[in-house]
Amino acid sequence: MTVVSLASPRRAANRRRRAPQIIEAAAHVFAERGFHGATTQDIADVLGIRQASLYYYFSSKEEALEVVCLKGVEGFFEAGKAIVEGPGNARERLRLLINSHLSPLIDRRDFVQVFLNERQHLPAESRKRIGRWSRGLERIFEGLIKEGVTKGEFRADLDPRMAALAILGMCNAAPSWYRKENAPISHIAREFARLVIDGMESPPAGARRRRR
Amino acid sequence: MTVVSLASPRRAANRRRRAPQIIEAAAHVFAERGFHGATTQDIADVLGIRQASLYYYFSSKEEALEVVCLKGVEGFFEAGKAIVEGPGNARERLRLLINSHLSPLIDRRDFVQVFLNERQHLPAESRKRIGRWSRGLERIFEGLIKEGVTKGEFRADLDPRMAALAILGMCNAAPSWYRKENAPISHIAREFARLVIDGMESPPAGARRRRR
DNA sequence: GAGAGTTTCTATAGAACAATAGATGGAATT
DNA sequence: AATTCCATCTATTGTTCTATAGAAACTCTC
Repeated sequence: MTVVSLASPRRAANRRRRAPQIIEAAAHVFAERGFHGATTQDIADVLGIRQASLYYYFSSKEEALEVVCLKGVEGFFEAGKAIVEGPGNARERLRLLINSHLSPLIDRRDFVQVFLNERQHLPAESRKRIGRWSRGLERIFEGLIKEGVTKGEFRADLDPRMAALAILGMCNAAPSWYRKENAPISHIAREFARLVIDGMESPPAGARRRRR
Repeated sequence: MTVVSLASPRRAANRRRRAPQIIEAAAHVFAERGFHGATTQDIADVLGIRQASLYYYFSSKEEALEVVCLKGVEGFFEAGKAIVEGPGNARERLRLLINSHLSPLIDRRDFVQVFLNERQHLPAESRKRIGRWSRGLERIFEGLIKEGVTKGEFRADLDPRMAALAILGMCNAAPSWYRKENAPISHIAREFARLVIDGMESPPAGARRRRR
């Protein structure tokens, strides 16, 4: 019987350093070519290692996809929950929520984009797991909007579900164009929030501006 | 030298009948599994024919993708242009534009979804061609919004480009969820239009409702 | 119903790809 | 300096997939 030193500090330390690089390379390639369009060779090329060496870090291409997708959603849900449960009226919290939803697009673009576009190609098991996160996120938006309607901050005839899906849709499209447009994320977030809260229509001439 | 009767009426007629079915099957499979995730065998299975028989109708899988993508955008641009150049104030035309943009999602869902998600996998040449259509569509939205700002219908401090991208983003996300939600397209279109035009905020207590 | 022309089939070549097995070199530990 | 263990490498297997070639079946027209 071979004694394997599972607790070896070296092994853990090295993997901690290298594994994130492997996953980042995978995220980059998956984002660029799609899961099925990307080959493990492409990932290896980014890292400058051999294709077979990747299998020291993951046991299948699909497993790599799941890790990338998880890194693409994790944080969104919890950050959103914290904002919704925090202080401020519904309008203010929605602004924060939109901002917090757009922010990860700067430094974690590849991961987010892979989550958005490629999660459908996960095996049923992990797709379900990932789906829970994203449905949870939908409910965070919807819940906040419902609350705003109940408290009279938002129009009573608003369909909260549609509004939530609309906001998520416009935010989730941002990764695909925000590089070409060179608008800072803060500007995008501010415009988006005003768009859905105040609308585009210019206020009637005599309208008094409400305290914000 | 072989004489080929290119003008044969039968050949043209039969192809006209069958080719659209082939492309529709391709659209369906591409929409479901993605371009690289779909095999020509999958397409053949839908049609109940052999995989190799497909190559009578297209000379490569990529060519099939291009045809599907083209069917996914064609019409959008022209329909949009007609509305923008038509009668009505900017608000009314934007409502119509959103409605016309969402409508094809009912009967041409597969084509639209393939255009949205898979066009990136087209070879450079045709991707460029398709890209022109979609940039044209962006400009249609942006132009109409700019017009609304100029005429004082929309807020002067609105960023028309951001607004256009926001609206396109929320509309383009609809194909991915409108089946699960069972809201009729007309409802979705109405909610979306009100959301971006009037906003979510409930009007100040004493506000007079503007003519619509 | 013969013949021309169209559509689908069988068979297969050839390439690309994911994944496995076992070897190798080198760094850390003793 | 010897040993252990880790990260990467070489070599390869088996599969899957696109695309081609040529035969067969079907359909329409005359």
